[in-house]
Amino acid sequence: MKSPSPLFLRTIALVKAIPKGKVLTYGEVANLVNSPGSARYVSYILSSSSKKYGLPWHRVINAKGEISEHLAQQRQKRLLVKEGVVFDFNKLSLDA
DNA sequence: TTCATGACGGGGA
DNA sequence: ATCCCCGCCATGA
Repeated sequence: MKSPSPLFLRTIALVKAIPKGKVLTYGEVANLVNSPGSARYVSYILSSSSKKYGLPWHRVINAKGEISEHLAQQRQKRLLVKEGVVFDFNKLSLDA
């Protein structure tokens, strides 16, 4: 991007400041940068700019306290489950 | 400008 | 309690 938005920069700075041993949720990050409701934007920033800015992206998790899957993965898993395919965590169960 | 996409979240079924 | 759907904000084609 040519000129990063203030919100983008604030988000980068905040995430970068998360200390070791602490985690925040996407929603909390959004609130802390005064942009409540843009949790999805936070995830977008992490996925697109973590490398460039050396962000501790692993310290940001979802509100359920879990590791987030990409939407495509969530959709695919849901579709397969609906068709009766059995999952063991994130991999197919080997036995019928 | 509209349209689709994304490491999300809350509220209804 | 879990699951699904839809709204949310910003971005890029």
